[in-house]
Amino acid sequence: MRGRSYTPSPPRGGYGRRGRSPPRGGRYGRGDAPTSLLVRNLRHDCRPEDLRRPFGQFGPIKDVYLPRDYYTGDPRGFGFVQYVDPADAAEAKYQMDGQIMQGRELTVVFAEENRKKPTEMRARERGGRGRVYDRRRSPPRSPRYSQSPPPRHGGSRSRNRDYYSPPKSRYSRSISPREKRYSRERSLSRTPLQERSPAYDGPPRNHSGSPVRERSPYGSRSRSQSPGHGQSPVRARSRSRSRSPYSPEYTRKPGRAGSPSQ
DNA sequence: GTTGAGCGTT
Repeated sequence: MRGRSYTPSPPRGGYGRRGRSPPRGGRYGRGDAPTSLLVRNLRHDCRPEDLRRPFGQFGPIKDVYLPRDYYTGDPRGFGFVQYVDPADAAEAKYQMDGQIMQGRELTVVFAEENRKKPTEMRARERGGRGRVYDRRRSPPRSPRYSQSPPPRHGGSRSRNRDYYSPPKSRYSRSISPREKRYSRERSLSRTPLQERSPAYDGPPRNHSGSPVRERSPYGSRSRSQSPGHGQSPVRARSRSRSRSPYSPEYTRKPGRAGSPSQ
């Protein structure tokens, strides 16, 4: 409040990390310099590019990622910038820490933990640590998502591309009850006994049980969408799924017996 | 070859 825009929260010999010891002495002590920076206090409408540009001045950036809430899809206000060279990361941290971006003072620190994989996140939810939503009863899905889940993974993702999938409200394809039933019938017809995962209703998924696959927003591969046909990904999936991956005949060694002809 | 549901979000 002195009007002095000095470091609001000076690390003072290192972030306490909630009373925890400084950056794990074992993670990177000497040879393993951190290359990932955690940028805090980002605007919620900040995009990876917005970070890339200013941060790219210090060196080649390997990756930029802005995590967001899985359920609500809202940005969490921080992001990661990973450099190729740790020296660049250090420089960037030093230079960018405290910089004003879009009217907000950035806090740049070294990322401590390694990336968390989806599986880990899931495990974490179970543990009851962190933001665990009672999705069993009332998932706090944001109004943005009318009903479709955010699982958008799948598709060509470049390692060097900024990852940010703007919530698209296009997943929901409101299938007519009739169509739905039809679909189910087909399903039953093909697979009388559907083994569904019990006791695990992972993230919000499609009712068909198949994670909505979204292609890259850029790579709109020709999806063979025949006009006139009610393109229903469910149908396609169903068909695909119905095919038993293990065919007794196909399991045979594709050598000599490859000839279907007797 | 890896992971996009990444820790520090208010």
